[in-house]
Amino acid sequence: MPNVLRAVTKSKPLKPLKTSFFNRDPRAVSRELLGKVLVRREGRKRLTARIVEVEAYLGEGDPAAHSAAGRTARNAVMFGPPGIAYVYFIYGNHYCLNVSCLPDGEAGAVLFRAAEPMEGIEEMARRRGMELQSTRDLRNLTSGPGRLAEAFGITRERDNGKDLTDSRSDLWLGEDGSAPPRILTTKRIGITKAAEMPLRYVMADNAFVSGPRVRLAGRMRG
DNA sequence: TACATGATGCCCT
DNA sequence: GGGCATCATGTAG
Repeated sequence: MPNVLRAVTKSKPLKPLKTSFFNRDPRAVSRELLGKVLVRREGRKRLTARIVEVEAYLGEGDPAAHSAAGRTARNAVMFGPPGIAYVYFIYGNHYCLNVSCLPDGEAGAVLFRAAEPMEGIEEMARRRGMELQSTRDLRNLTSGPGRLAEAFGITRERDNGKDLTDSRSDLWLGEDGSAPPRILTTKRIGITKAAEMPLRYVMADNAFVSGPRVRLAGRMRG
């Protein structure tokens, strides 16, 4: 095992989140998702990572949300029942993973932006086409929505519409009883509409949050 | 470290 | 045909 992996957090037993967890305002779901664990089962291998950064997308009233202009084939999951994976393809290169929120018929979602790798790190590195040589490489595995999706092998074709509360599935969300983290909020990243709304939620003092450290510190104020 | 830019494909107008 | 919830790479400092 490479030295880099020695300091990685060990996983505890995981309990799947319930559908009711997601049947709420995306802002409430966002706060509580920080510290929870994303699980990918790949045959006998398991990939896990602790969620450290998310963004809330509020539905039809939120100009930055895909659901802003109403229901289409692409965004249908956002309008469906809560706890379902909404995966979309962006910039010709990247997939992004979201989970639907609010009751069936109401649009809303949380975007997963970054996570702290726990189990299956060498598999994640393989999928990302990286060699793990430093803790910096470890950080680059899953710090950013496109990176996170690539490390977990998430695609629209494979995962869009999956129930993330079903631990028998190969993609789900669990909790391991860790203490609730301290949370900071900032503006959302990479959008132009409704850009001022503080709907990005990050775990304070966590090295696996996306983006440059300095810029991040700047955004924390206000 | 920081900024600018090209790659790339799908959805929606 | 425009725009996009991104990333990797290059260059300057």
